Amino acid sequence: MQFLSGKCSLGMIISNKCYYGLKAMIELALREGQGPITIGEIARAQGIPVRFLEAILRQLKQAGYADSIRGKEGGYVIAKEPTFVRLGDLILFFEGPLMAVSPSATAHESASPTPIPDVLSPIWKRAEKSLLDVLSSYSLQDLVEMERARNSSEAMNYTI
Amino acid sequence: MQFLSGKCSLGMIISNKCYYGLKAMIELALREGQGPITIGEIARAQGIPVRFLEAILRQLKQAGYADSIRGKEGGYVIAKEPTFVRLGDLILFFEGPLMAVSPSATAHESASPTPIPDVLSPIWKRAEKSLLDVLSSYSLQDLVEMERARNSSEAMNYTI
DNA sequence: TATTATGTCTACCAATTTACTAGAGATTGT
DNA sequence: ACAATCTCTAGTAAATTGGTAGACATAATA
Repeated sequence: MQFLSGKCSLGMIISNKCYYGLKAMIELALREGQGPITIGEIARAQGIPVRFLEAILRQLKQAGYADSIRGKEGGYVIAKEPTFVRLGDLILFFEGPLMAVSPSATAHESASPTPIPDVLSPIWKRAEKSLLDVLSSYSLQDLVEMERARNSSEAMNYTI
Repeated sequence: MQFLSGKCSLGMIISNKCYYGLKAMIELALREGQGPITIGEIARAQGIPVRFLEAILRQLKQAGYADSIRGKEGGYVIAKEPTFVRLGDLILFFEGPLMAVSPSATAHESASPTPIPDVLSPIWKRAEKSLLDVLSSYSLQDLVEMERARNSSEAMNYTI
């Protein structure tokens, strides 16, 4: 077994892609107003494989979270105000509907005529809502401020 | 794209295995006190592939949720009072830790000396707790009662 | 206009996980 | 002895994850 590397052989784990995407958005938000930032810079700053990040940023652009400037001196910029970007929305974008219910097996010989009126469905919905409520209580701006606080306290440790 | 068949190409979805496992536990709880129930019966009642269910029940036995009686007239029985089995525990058992944080990439040339003191980690923890709080607010007994209510209301529709 | 630094697109690939299936064996009631 | 059951070890096809490779498009600037 590999120690928490990648997926750790368990279900329901946020994918690396989503994680990289969030970190890229944080980086873009951190540098808002500083002109286009290249894929390479973002990759270096956040420790993301550059060719993988390329595809992730393209998706973020298509979804309207980022804009790109092509050609020399080009790069990516954030497309929305960080205050209005909710963490829950970003995760939903990368991961799709959280906690979807698997279809009740169709090879069902028993009587049930209405398809999938499962006792678990409403519970799933409640759980997903609760999850998204927590995640959406944070904006990208919140994350940026946390990141700034972390960086400055880290710098403190060095000067001591 | 296949319409919600299996995984629907999206992340963070409860696996079929977990879903089957929950349905099997519901079936065992429904028939508590009626003697051993064979894998085949459970599979038929809940629409689960029998050889797959076999492995799932073995896991449930190892975890102490079910007991088995071998040989002829054998089968499975529930091993705990349904009132004391929490939905959150069962899901945790099948899926492992929900919402684990991927490791921040190790190929990090930048300064960060403390490993993975990520701004996202505390948020993940809060989200997971909120999720488990909802899931663990239901016991297996609750599910059984919902299932019974559903079945009887279904029967009603037929007699009308 | 040539160069060069950038983003864009399509395709491909290896490792892992999921969702099973197969077959042989062990156990127990009759 | 027989038959019905659980048990164990493999194996496996399809999907997903986590990338990589290479060719191309675009734009600044010299």
